[in-house]
Amino acid sequence: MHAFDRSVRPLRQRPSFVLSQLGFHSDRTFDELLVPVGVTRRQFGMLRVLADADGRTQQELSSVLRVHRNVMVGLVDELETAGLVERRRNPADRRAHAVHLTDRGRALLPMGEAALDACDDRLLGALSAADRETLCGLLARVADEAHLLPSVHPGYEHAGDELAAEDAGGGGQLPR
Amino acid sequence: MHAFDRSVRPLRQRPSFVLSQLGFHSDRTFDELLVPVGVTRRQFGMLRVLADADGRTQQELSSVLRVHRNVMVGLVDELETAGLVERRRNPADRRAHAVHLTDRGRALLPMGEAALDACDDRLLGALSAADRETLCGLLARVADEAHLLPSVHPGYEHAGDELAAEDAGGGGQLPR
DNA sequence: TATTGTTATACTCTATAACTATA
DNA sequence: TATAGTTATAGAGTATAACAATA
Repeated sequence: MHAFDRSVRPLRQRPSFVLSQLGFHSDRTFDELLVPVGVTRRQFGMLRVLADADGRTQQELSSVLRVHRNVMVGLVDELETAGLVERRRNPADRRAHAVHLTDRGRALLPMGEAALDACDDRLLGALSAADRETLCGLLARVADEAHLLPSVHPGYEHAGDELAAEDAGGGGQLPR
Repeated sequence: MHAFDRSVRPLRQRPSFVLSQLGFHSDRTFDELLVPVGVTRRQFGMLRVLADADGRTQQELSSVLRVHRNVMVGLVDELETAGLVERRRNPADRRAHAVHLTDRGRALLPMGEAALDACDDRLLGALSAADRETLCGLLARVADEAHLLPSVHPGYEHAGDELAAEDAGGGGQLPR
């Protein structure tokens, strides 16, 4: 175990540090790739959830994305202003707003996925297909072990208040 | 290439996303482990640089850590208040402040390194030594390819102004 | 005139609480 | 009384510019 001797190891050999660097770099890269799409990372994450769960209330969306309901208000505001979602009244409970994707919002989804593809390619472009798959597998194992929800970004997560622990499976959110 | 088919791949299979998740998680974990040490991540990064470069001016430290000199003022203030560094006047150039580690500051370094060890262990605890080394190698390659400086965290980096591009090698900074 | 360090201002994000309208 | 959504306020963090002392 000579490569892992303790104490003064340079930071490039510290997985914690490199993960932190790469996480930040990944965010920045994806931000950049998302500019031509016209939404932010956070907004895209929200649209991605709605793709699988159209018509949920803001409260339910808060729960899935693990953000505070106060923040959800602003997020829906932004997307509604951009014409990507719309709020509809629920006749059964007129307090609740059902959030629906518009056609424009739905049309935007594949563009965002393409940006994600491009982001993965840009980050892992130097790796062979085999190395890439090895890396993905190891990252997924580490994320599992850390109990990170498969599609919720911890950067948006909100500790306090009312958040029903639940995982949306394939749908998800983007990040920070 | 069946595991990598495009379009609706869940986020857990998106390396960009998982890297972002894990980067955030790593930050949070290290923050936690650093609490008993009594410094923030950023402060520890600074102390780590000083370990290799005691007595540099604030301007030089700004350059190494790639933060703005205005921010460096506050960082040195914090550390000086905590008694971990001290500013000394340079007789040759009385504008410049040489920043020196105090004994207390130096004594704190191994505690921070131990926290880093613990952070790595907590994050990668589930992996075998071999898998761990494989992951570290792949992460380092990706970081190299992204032109991330081996010991500078991009979250602190400052775009504008005067920053002499330089790498401190073993010394470094922590982050965000 | 340029440079080192400092301070002040503004802007973004987020956290908390308080408010309204329904139930 | 509790809940869905909204609004307002305060606090961190950061970016920009302007400033005093020295070169």
